[in-house]
Amino acid sequence: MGEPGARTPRERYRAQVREEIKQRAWGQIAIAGASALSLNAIAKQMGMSGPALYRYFANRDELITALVKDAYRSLADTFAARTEAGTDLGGLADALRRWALDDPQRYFLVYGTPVPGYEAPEDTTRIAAEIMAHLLDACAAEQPPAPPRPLDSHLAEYRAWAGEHPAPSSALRRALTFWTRLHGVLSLELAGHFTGMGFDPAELYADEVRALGVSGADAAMLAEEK
Amino acid sequence: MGEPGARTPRERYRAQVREEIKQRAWGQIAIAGASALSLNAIAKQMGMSGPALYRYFANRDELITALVKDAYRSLADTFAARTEAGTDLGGLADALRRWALDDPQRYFLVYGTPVPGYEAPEDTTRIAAEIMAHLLDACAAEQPPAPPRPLDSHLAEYRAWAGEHPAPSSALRRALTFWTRLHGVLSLELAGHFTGMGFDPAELYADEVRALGVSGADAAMLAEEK
DNA sequence: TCGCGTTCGTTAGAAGTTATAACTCCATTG
DNA sequence: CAATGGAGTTATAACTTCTAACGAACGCGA
Repeated sequence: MGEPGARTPRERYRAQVREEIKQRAWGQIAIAGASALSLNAIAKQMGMSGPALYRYFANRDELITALVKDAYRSLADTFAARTEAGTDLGGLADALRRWALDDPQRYFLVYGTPVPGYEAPEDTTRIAAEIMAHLLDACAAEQPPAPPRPLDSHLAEYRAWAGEHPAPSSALRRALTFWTRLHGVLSLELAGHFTGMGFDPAELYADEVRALGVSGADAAMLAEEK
Repeated sequence: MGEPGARTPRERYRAQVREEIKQRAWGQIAIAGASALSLNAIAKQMGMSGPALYRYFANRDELITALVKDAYRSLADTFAARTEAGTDLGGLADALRRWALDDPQRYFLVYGTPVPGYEAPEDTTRIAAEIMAHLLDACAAEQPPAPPRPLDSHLAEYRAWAGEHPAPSSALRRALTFWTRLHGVLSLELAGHFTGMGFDPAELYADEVRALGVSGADAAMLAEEK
């Protein structure tokens, strides 16, 4: 999570303070969203005065960028852990939903409304590729009978982006569809667009996982929830 | 768009200024996103001083809420116009994508990251139901052969929410899936998560429309039935 | 052990924001 | 025509991010 080397005591202290700042920032974001994040309030919470934080983050954007990067890292680690226990697509779907529900604002920090001018730094896109690689592994591992689709031929460059992943084109397409469909259900659920409609979003999510042809998905894979 | 009756010249003037404020607000949002909207900047653009705007909107939130409501209205009208020309689901999918690409920030104002505390006013949820009604009409009109799915039985309350729409359960489910899947592709595209991946988002979108079994699009592409 | 330099945290302050209060002035209305 | 009410104004308070200058403490090298 923190900076790699923490040899000198000063660096150790610095990393610790940086971590606490991010921690408080997450707290604020969970309550009022990322746009309401206040450096001043964080400093006050930590018992020090405003400008002190600028020793640790050059500005507000840099703090938020660090949080975004941590969020990406968190999802990548979650997928990696789930992959350890066997690469099944259903497991990844389950892990994704748990990760999202665990902290909706963290999910939105990664997949939510972007700031028009903002460009993601290179290392976050690398983590994004890492996340997609887990998906591709799982799709390549359990390949259902799937007829070729017109889209497949368009995915040559996409394969290059994914680091020349050796999965077949149909797996590339399936990973992409997995991503977009589950994000569709998840983001609308977390945004509260289903409230009052009277159905269980978990059921809708499970239904989409089934529709993706995940092996063994008919079982109560997601029923264990809550 | 504005207030219904504009009888007295004062009210007409008031509605006109309100409209101009919203117009400038849209301009700012398109450039820097909703979180960067500044009442002061709008006032300066209009050649008047800051607090004058508070005659027209009680606060920043009320202005944004008005914009959200207009955005909902805009989408509902777009769907209504498309429905005039025949209720086909493919047409709605096309209209939705055009509407989203026409102003991405407008799309995100409706379907993007929500502010944790914010509760949508009652009339926006009514417009949301109106939008869904168009979807349900189209789904009920062109009903493909679809096997019942486990989710269908959970949609009783949802039917009530949708104003007791007479569509069969399978149509309800299909409208819901239409919404979540297309939103999944669209929101990721507009957020720029596909940039650099080297495939055409329009193709991915069209592929999902096809997978939904929209008549006219070549069906039977997906192993959806399993 | 003793400096001395790096770094941390401070206060002061500039420039911006939302929002309220009080005041002027004009238009509409009775 | 006069009175009322709405529009726009300035002044002000309480925020925000962020820069600049200063003091003090910490730790590293001699």
